Amino acid sequence: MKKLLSIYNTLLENFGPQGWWPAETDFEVIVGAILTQATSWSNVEKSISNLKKKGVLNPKSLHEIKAGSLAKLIKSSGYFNAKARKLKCFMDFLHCNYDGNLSVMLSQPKERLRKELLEVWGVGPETADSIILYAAHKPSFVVDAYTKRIFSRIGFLKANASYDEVKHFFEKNLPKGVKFYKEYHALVVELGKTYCRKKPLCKECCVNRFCSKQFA
DNA sequence: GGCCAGGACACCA
DNA sequence: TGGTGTCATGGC
Repeated sequence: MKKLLSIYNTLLENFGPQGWWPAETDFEVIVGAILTQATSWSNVEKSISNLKKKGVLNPKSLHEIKAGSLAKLIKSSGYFNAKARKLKCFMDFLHCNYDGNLSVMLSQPKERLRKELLEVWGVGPETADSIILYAAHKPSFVVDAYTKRIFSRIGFLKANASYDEVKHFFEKNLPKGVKFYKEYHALVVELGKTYCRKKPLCKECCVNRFCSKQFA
């Protein structure tokens, strides 16, 4: 669909390249993807910083650290007990299935990796796709709350569309590409943060001209 | 002081 | 299968 490409170009013109994911390593991407669940990135940054200072932002240390100690380090991310448990579940998965070798895990075929990640407690579809796209660098479009909210409001999607329906819609109507998917998702998030939280789309929002209906 | 954030899960009807 | 409650800190 040409409109999806036009929106991408509009967002790129307005916000510039986002260069996601903001992380130094693929492992950091995965930890960040879990920590940022329903949480603003600024809160996650503090947790990431704490983990780095403690020297535990690596597969071996994070596997060994106790959940209670981990929870204290990631307190700023909110839901810290639940997220500590999620991180520990992922680490158990990594060590049981790949002997702690992240490179081997990330080199698995995309479909297999996605299926395995979705079986890990605490990893849902958005987190799994974020890991596949930004850590494994394989083309898997990431759908988040902003994506659903914005594209349903401008009339491209049903308001109650499922995650997989939305994902399929984008992957079917956009050229496949890792760099392109990475940038598209990042730009949608930037648009969402700027113009489209839980309020209606502002009329100054740059995608308003693509709307099938008028917004106040 | 209230609202919201780059979700996921458990439980219930 | 869909709706609702829970997890919780920090910025505005």
